[in-house]
Parts: sequence; structure tokens; C-alpha cells
Amino acid sequence: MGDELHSSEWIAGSININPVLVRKELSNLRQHGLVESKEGKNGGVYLAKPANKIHLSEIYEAVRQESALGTKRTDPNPKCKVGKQINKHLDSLYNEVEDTLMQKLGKKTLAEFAGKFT
Amino acid sequence: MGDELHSSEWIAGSININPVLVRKELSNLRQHGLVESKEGKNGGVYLAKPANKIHLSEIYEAVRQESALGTKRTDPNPKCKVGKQINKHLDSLYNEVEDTLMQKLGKKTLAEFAGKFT
DNA sequence: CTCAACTGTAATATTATTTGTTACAGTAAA
DNA sequence: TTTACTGTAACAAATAATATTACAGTTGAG
Repeated sequence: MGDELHSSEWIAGSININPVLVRKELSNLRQHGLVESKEGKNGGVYLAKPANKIHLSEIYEAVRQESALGTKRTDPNPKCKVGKQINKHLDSLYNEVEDTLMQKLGKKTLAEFAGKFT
Repeated sequence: MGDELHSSEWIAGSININPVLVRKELSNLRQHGLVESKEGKNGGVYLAKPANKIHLSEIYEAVRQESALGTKRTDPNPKCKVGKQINKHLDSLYNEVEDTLMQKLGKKTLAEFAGKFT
């Protein structure tokens, strides 16, 4: 994938955000095998594989930090009949929903999405 | 739905959270027609319709504040070919995904979910 | 062989958002 | 007419997101 090499500064400029944040997220994407990068002068990042081989589900998985329906439920009261079981039941619901979401995103590729830009 | 009337204090105790926060969210659910409440002594909230008539999609719609895939993308650089169009394309993608999610949640009712609690 | 332009990462600061608290007017049962 | 609630608002505190600064390491070019 020699083509399309961009610096974090360039990307940051496009989305109006701090370059260090870009590098941090890129670091995450790299760990997930979606991008690779070249250090040193004229360095930058590029896709680790062709865009038509990258499914949106992979990106979603790499990028998301919590379930689509949210997670942050704190500790319910274990003395409460409902509180005691709620997390178990929510987890299974969330997983089920997440699965359909992944299936949907798995049918779309990054190339397809990028193709929309004229 | 005369049965199952609970005070915000009681609910707050179950989820280990502040009663005022409960009342705030309840206020939102009320505006969405999911619950009703009774003021005064022995007051509290109750479902506005039977649990088997409440679909999880309705709850999701009432409760969520941002799309399942997130929204908070700030202002992209309009001088950038990509930045200029990104929000439009993300929106349509998000909507499509959201639709499948709603379809999935629309098949489940609150009664069904509550039935899991033994 | 050294300067310039990058990445990668840590440490810290700033800002925004979430959550909690206090306060109090309004309502209804007892 | 007291008691136990709801409904809100205003403010405080805690947490999370974002930004900044700093600097070591890498690579290409003169």
C-alpha cells in the first residue's frame, strides 16, 4: 500500500483536531492491524490492507470503547431482586444487538464508503 | 396501570444512584409517553401502558442522546475535500445502521425482558 | 554527518460532560 | 395541617475527553 501516505498533522488539519490525538487513535488502529506507519522524514500512515478488504465492522470493533447501547451502568444494589440480575440480562441483550450491528457493518467495506467522496 | 408504583427514592436505591437523577430521566420518559406519575404522598411512577405494548425500540429512542455509532464529530475543515463531505456521508451511514438496530429492538418488548427476572 | 520532518509516547493542563447535592414550590393522602 | 412524595432549578463535585508541551527515536536529503 505504498500510496496514500499522510502525516498526522495533515489528518489533524482535515478534522480540526490535535495531531497528538490523531496519533493516539492511529496507534490503536495500528494495534488492530488496520493501518501501518512509517517513521522519520516523509513518514506517515497508510492502510495495512486494501480498502476493499477492510470491513466497517473491523473499524467499529477497533474504535468503539463501549457497547452501542452504552455500558456505564454502575453497581446496582445486590439486595434488590432486580439490581442483582440486571447486568447479566443487559449484557445478553447488548450482545445480541451488537451482533446484528456487526453483521450489518460486516457487509460494508471502507472502499465502498470512500467511493462516495467525489 | 394502577399496580407497580414506585418512588424515585426506591428506584434510586436499586441502581445506587441519586434520586434526582432518576426523576430527571423519568421526566424524559414521561415526555416520551412511556411512564406516568402521581404526585403527592404515596406517589410515584408507573408504566403508561402495559409492558407487552412497550417495545425496546421506543425506550432506546427515548433514552439515547446520540447515534449508536456516536456523533460528536466536531467541525471538519471545509477546505478539505474529505472534511467537506464527511458529515453528510456519515449521517447516511449512521441512519442506515440505526434503522437495523431499531428493527431489531422493535421485535422485543419490555415484558419479554422483564420476564427474564425470576 | 547533521539538519529537517516525521512518529510514538508520556506527562500534564484545560475544558466539557456527567453525576451528585441542596433547595424549594407544588400536590395529595392521612 | 403534617407527611411523603414529584418536578425543577441552581450549583458543586467528580470524571472523562481533548489539548498541549515535551522529547526520544527514525529516516531521508543535502
